[in-house]
Amino acid sequence: MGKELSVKDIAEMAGVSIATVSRVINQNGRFSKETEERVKKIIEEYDFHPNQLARGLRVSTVRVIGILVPDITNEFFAMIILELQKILMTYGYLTLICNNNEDERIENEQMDMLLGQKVSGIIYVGGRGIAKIRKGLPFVCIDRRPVSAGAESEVPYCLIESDNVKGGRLAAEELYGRQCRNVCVVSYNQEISAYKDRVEGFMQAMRSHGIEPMLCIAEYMNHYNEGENMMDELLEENPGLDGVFFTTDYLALGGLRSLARRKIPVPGKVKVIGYDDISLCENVFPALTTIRQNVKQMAEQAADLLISLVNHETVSRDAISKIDVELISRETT
Amino acid sequence: MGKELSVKDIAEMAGVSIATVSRVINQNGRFSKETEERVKKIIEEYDFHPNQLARGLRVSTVRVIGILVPDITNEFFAMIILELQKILMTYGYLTLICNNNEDERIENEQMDMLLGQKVSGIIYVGGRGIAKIRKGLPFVCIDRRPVSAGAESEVPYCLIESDNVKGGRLAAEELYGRQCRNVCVVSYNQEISAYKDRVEGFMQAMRSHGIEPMLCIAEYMNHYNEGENMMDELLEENPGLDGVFFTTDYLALGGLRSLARRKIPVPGKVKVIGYDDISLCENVFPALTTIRQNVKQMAEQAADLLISLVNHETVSRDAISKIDVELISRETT
DNA sequence: TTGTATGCGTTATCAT
DNA sequence: ATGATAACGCATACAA
Repeated sequence: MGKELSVKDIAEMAGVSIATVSRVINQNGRFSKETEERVKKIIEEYDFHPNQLARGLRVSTVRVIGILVPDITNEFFAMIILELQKILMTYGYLTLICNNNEDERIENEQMDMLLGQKVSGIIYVGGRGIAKIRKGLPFVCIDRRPVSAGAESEVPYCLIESDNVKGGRLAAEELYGRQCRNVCVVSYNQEISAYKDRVEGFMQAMRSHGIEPMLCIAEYMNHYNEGENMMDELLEENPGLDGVFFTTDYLALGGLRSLARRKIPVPGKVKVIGYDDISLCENVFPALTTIRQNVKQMAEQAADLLISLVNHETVSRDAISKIDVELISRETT
Repeated sequence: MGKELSVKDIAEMAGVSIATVSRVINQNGRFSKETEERVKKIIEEYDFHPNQLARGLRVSTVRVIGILVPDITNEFFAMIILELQKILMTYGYLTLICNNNEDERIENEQMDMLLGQKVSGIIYVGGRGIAKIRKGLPFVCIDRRPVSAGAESEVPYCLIESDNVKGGRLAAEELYGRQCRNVCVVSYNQEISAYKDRVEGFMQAMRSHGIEPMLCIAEYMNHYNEGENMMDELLEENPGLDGVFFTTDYLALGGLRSLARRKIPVPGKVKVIGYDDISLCENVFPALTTIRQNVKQMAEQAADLLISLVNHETVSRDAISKIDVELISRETT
């Protein structure tokens, strides 16, 4: 391995001081065009990469963003992370991705490690409770409104989320428009803001048409056989059922399996709508109608916001809007 | 935010020197039970976390493992990463996950950033070519045999992979055993070792039964509509087709959609087998028969191996075995 | 425009 | 068993 190169070595080879090298690397301070060229050439030639730890120690933060997420295996979260990483990379930041299966103990542990690494900021994707967020550390949430452990106002954070109420409404209108009159919502834990909002929007819209949907709550996220089981129960209890809105694609896919197994025509007899628009949706038969969340836009806003925070720019709350959603009409309605 | 705590502060409060604090934190050197207790208590009380950057600067590496992966959105890779992270976490390591869509430029860039961060080691999941691996940096590959840019022998690496030849063979035997005689394999880029091996195993086994399968190559990974398109073509060119082996579940799921759309009975008329056993498999109808890769074991071996490398333990090549695979028989065969 | 010198928070060596 | 101190590689205030 030999000795690793340092700015000192570069400085020597370029015949300048380390200060100058540092200046051209960070493009601040002043230096002549010629010295810049010379230094840059040497850096290039020797494939030198400044030690980020030393830099971080000096400036007390490092160009790394921590990302907390409940389940990377969930395609919706994976898509968000993918986009986040792309964008942050263009800003010159690496991402430290941490999984925690909604396990608060693990989450705290990861948060500690992140703090130990002196990350520049943290993005909290789909998180439920903010364990301990350090004041002053740039922090933005995506997808869910966390419930702070202490007093509500003590934990300020920025939130990027979809317009879930609208999503629910869109689903309701689609179902109603396609003549469904005996409908049901199946969702997850209603303490999670995203799901609560979707259900709320759906309920509101249906009620405005004089329909009172049934509400079923699944227990675990991402166990789509839950969708299948719920659908089974629903079908047996309510033979007249003609439409169901699942607040997650995974759930809906499970429901579809139940329907297919029973050879119940979709959308002929019952129509179904999912939420998220993961890649599976258009690759099952029949292809799943769903509410698409604008993942790209969510990630973009979150990343930009975080970087602004990192750079101590004042961020106007107006810049933070609810991201629009759209209905993707496919074969199940 | 105030001033961040440092060992110095802890030392003062505990009435000892910083050296002692460092010693109890790292549990090396000698110190009395009493001072240990006292220091630990203060650390606990003030929720102190040593600055990992300073530590990293000093010991010239940091407790972070870099993970390179082509597509985090692919559930198979996501599962591996999830497991890796779990295990590495128990060793006290964080993971720096980097996506690169098989884009060598991005990959190099990420590698540079990783090196700048002085990560302890790198795990390369599903990588194709090793751009520039530093000699001496612990490095292990999962899933695919990378093709080194330079001379083969110059780039030594450890590889953890499934027994893909066996997987292909299992698929062939299942199909043959269920009376398929007119079969086809659809795979991806045959320059990727994992896919090549699967096809090879399948071909061998089929040929041993006197059958010569057709081979179709899809262009992009994870675009499952490719599976659908291929299946469409296949069905039109070869009406007698009675079995197909897709070297990836995503592909197979697409194929299933084509079959369902055409109302061709599965497994009645044609049988299909996938590869990986992602969670979708048992949640579509009919549920997909597939070859399950032992993700947990792969991740475990890779992580253990890497940590051994990091700790400069001599690792016996015997410990590195091909991970066994198994056929999960469901409803498509 | 460029160089010198200090300090960031830690670990490790050498004393005591 | 414990303490003082140098060094890690960089950014920056200050000097030139």
